[in-house]
Amino acid sequence: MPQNKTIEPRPVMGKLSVLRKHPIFCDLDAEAFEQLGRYAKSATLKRGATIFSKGDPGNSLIAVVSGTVKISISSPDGRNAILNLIGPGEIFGEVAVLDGQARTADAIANSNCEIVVIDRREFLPFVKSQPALAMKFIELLCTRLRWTSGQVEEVILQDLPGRLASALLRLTERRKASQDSRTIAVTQQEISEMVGMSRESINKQLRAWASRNWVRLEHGAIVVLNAASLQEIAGSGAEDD
Amino acid sequence: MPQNKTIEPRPVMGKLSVLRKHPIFCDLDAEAFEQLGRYAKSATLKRGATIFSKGDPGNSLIAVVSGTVKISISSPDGRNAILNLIGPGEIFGEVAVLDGQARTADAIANSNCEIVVIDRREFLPFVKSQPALAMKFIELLCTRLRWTSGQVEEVILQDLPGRLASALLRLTERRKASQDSRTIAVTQQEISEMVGMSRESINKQLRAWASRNWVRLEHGAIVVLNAASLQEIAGSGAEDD
DNA sequence: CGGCGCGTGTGAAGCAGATCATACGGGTTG
DNA sequence: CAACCCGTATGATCTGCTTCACACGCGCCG
Repeated sequence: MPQNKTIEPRPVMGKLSVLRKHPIFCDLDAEAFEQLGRYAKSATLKRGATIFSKGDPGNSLIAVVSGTVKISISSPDGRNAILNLIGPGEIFGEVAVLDGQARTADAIANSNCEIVVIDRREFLPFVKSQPALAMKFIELLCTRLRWTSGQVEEVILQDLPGRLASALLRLTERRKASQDSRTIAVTQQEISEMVGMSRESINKQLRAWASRNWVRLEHGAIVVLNAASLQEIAGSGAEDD
Repeated sequence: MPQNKTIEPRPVMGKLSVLRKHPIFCDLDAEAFEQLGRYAKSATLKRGATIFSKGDPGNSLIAVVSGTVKISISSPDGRNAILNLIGPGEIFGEVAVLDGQARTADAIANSNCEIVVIDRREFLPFVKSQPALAMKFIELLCTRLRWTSGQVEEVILQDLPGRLASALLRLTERRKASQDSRTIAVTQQEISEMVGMSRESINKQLRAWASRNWVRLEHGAIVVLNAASLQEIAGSGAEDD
């Protein structure tokens, strides 16, 4: 990794390696991938920057190089819900790109971010020219659909402890690939918006678990110590404190 | 439409016309469609019959010819949630067929049904041989994803009146294609499971609206009289009775 | 280094919706 | 036609979660 204080020698190349590793693109042959690279533009964002908003035309597919992006929606009365957090190496915004409809949620940089943007107009013909790629997208969409269905299930059937446990487990799962598993760098406020319950309630539940050593609370982070117990609570309408 | 009391002269043919009209298959050329027809088997189900259960391997894509199918999940403690109702001319079960994973929900005949079943083993190679078909499935999956995301949004951000209004509007929307719009043939119990709230609460809200002539309640059905007002309540955290 | 903003921690009070109990009509089935 | 089941209707109570109100520690920045 070269420094990025100076002007980068290979502006997009380094960032494309992230794309290269993504399940969607990893099987592309070198030539096709190079073509893809020509469509890509990179950008740097400050925390809080809006990438797109609900209702915008969906003109681009975005890949996260570093940092995390928050996919969320907000209601007129100020409440808002986090649907997903997108980390390095992941992509988002594919639905609007693929079907040409408006975006269904907001995307906001949750930390300083580097992203790679691929324009729909160039990308869509590219996908059609690569049948294998279409199948990959089908798989991606299926995965998303399973995830989202799971959320509906959770929100409708489970109570606060169940939902919170599920959310924590999902977040650790996600980070499994990276180095320090079990430590989740999110604020309680963020978790409350992911789970759809008030920050205070989340805090109380977390403290209850902390006193049992199921989790440890740090400033701006949560460490899962006893995943098994959480699993049990997440799995069913189980008994709890 | 011939009678179906006697043995049908063309067992699958008549039912395939339903497939033929579906957006996914309508653009297939005659030859390909005929091939598809050879993969299809039809079946008749009694109300309450299980088509598949959560966790089953996803071996088939199903199209509904007549009747409606309920896609639902249930928690160990007896509560259950209806994720979707599939009516005549619609298909379901595509996620498990496309990605080969287990089913994420149960499918149960909500009335006596005729269905057409297409086996994954034959269907998947067929899809791969028809690039246009893959794109159609991408569109279908995108639509599903938008729908499901909308559900998450609704469940997290809206209260009972909002969710109920949204559900009613969605159901009338769905029936727009068929003859008698505005009359929704569902029990209040079913609606409560779609919305994720208790039957009693649903009933009270519906009666409140009935007294304003926004809806009319019949036995096993609800008639939407004032869609505009419901739209307003569904659209935002609006005021209400 | 003192202030200010953000993330956290806690209790009191209020409320939306769940649960419980009970009743009634209509349709079907022995 | 009587018994029963299902769907609807409605009030009383109960409760999980929200809201509000406030306090504390930490890190950042003028």
